[in-house]
Amino acid sequence: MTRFSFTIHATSGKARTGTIQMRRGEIRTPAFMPVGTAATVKAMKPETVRATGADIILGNTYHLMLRPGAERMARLGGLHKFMNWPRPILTDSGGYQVMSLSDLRKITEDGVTFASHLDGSRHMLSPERSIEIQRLLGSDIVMAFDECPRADRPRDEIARSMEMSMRWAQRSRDAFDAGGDHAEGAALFGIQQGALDEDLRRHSAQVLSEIGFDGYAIGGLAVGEGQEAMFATLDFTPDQLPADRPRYLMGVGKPDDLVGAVERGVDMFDCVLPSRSGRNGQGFTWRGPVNLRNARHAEDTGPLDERCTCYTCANYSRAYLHHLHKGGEILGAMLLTEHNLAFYQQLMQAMRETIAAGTFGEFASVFRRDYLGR
RNA sequence: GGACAGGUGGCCGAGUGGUUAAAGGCAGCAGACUGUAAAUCUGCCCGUGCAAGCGUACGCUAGUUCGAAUCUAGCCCUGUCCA
Repeated sequence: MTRFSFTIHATSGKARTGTIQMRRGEIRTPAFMPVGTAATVKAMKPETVRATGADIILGNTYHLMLRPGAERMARLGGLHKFMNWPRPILTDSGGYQVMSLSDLRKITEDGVTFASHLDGSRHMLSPERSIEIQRLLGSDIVMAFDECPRADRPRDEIARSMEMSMRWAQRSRDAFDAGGDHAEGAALFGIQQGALDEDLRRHSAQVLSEIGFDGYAIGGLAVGEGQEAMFATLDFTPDQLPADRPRYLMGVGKPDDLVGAVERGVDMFDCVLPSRSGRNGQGFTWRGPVNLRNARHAEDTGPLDERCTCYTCANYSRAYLHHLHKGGEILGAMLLTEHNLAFYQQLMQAMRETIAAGTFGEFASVFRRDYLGR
């Protein structure tokens, strides 16, 4: 059994490139992880996701416990077998749903009670139950159960929420360790909170470091604070976390967010944006985002992105993508999601290569010039 | 030829005297989306104008009325049925 390990190969400023070794395969960092909430990266076959260059994908505790159910998933042989993705899977703990489904839940020290968004039935997530569900799913990277508050909450509320998330982090650690053979080869990540506040973030990082995790996530960002505030926070948060462990910025982001975060020392990302945008008509290119529904693409025979090496760009015109998205055709969602995921992976690959080559700073400035048009 | 039913903004379709530049849907034109309640959501959508406003508008024409998409008459057109 390959134990979880993280090796840094090269650095450029604060940016790092390395490899995470795991029982189901390796993860090249900086890494982008496509989101497969409900045991599917929407509109994609697993082999297509892999073909875009993904080493690892996400699954979601909350959504999978409701459907098909954690115990059923275990009886079916686990998430990897169920969805035909043999490589590493990171499972979010359900902490994000504490925020996104805020109208449907109640928080106590013990945990969170949800009214299912599907049928109203009541379900409970605690650190212990979240870890148990992630074990039943067969997760490779298990996330501690946390509360992800919106950035615009008052500081005292952020502080209290963070303190509770830290107590939950300890309970997550204990529950994970008590899981016995599951701990063989699987990893547990803690999640730092504290919103935009440097002191709260430092305290959170210290607590997590003392507990000890295989990797450290930065939570509670990209929740409405804006890129400038997020970058200002990322100017100090990665440095507060152990340097020899992967740093994972949860839920981020846009291509320019990724470049800016890697510059500040982040190693891992996940985001629904490339897949959701693929369904909603937005394509990402080296020259910025493009809305394929716009009339100006109706007779554009060129590819979505001239530099992109993906299947979609190799075979289809902007005019065709425009046509498919205007008509609500399923293939439009498939082709554009595939492109977006491939574009994100090409961006990560370019960052890994230029960090290794010592030219990352130049890459980042050229990227911003082209992508942001300035 | 006759009997019914009907003609509303690009399309479908509400509206049967004033609060109607006219519901709603579609199409169209833009925008948003960040650990997925999202193949979703938001805005605009007669012309002109920054706006107040002005000008046009509910098949056509003529009426009734303080006021008509809404009532009356004639005409034109469409659908269904009968000859």
